[in-house]
Amino acid sequence: MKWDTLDEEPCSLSRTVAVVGDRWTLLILRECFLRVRRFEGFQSSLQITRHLLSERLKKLVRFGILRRVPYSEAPKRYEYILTQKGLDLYPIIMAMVHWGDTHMGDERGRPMLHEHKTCGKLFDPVMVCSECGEVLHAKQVHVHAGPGRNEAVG
Amino acid sequence: MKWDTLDEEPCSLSRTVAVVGDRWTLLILRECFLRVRRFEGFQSSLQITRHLLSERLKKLVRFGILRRVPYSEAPKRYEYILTQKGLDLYPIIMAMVHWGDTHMGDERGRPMLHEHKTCGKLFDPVMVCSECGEVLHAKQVHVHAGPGRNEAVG
DNA sequence: AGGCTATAGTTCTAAAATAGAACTGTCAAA
DNA sequence: TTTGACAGTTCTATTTTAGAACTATAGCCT
Repeated sequence: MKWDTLDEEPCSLSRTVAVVGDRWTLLILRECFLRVRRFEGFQSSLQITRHLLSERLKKLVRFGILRRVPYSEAPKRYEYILTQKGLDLYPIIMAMVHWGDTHMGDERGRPMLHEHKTCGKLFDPVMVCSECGEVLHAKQVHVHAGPGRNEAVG
Repeated sequence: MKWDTLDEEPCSLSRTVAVVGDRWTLLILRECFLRVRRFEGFQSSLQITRHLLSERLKKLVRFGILRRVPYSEAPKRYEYILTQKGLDLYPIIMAMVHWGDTHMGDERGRPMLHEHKTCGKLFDPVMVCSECGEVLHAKQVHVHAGPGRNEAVG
């Protein structure tokens, strides 16, 4: 498995890792969900080098996660907005935040709390089965090869 | 924000990224969930270099994601087993697989299908609110600083 | 006009991480 | 005694990332 062709692997995890699985990308996306849109905004809140930020933004645009939208004509300036494909990354981010809350916390308590506007309560994200609605656990899931698989694995 | 102290940031996403956010780690964990336990097993299915595999397994053991358990006394041999902390990474992996299924697919269809043993059906993972059970969307969530936060962000 | 600031990058060198291959050590089986 | 399986370690070369300085456009102030 090669890193530069990871997005062509017959594995949806590999393909996702090809997009968000490198240094900084997930942190940039966190800022996007916190309504940051501009180069200087990302750079100052993340302390990422300008060079790498530029590379990562290009990559996210190339993969259709962000759109580069002009907000000033002279001088020409752009901001970066999440597409629907980008918004759909939200469950990944939330799953990671929840794991961090649960397993990487310290005595000071959670860094962030999440309020569900729909019900008005502070919540945790929970992953359930689309068919029966039960909470998912690794040991209750059986994996089958699907049509897009060309070799038998696991 | 520095990469070698990312696990000390007052942000649960950063802390999770510190553990699973580097090259190969999530793919190694995928193999763990597919019941791979041994060095040669990881190496042959991932084509990762032996050096890096060794590093990553050490790191996962250090963070308490995997346990290194002897399975042979002479010669001394070990296998790597997911701890509860490791098993709890399942929603992250599933969220990534689902996003890949949705947004990175090709004409051949899904590489893998998932069956929920509890209800017997093929399913997708869905992220819901722990309080009201509704499906979560980024725009319906409001973020507050929690007690573990020492600066105002977002 | 001349200089300051803001924004969004690009370009350079040095340091760190990763790739790729070969090597080590233990033991069992042929 | 030789071969093979397993679980690593060690080495050099390449790629990525860090860190800092530099470029370019334009508004605003004096």
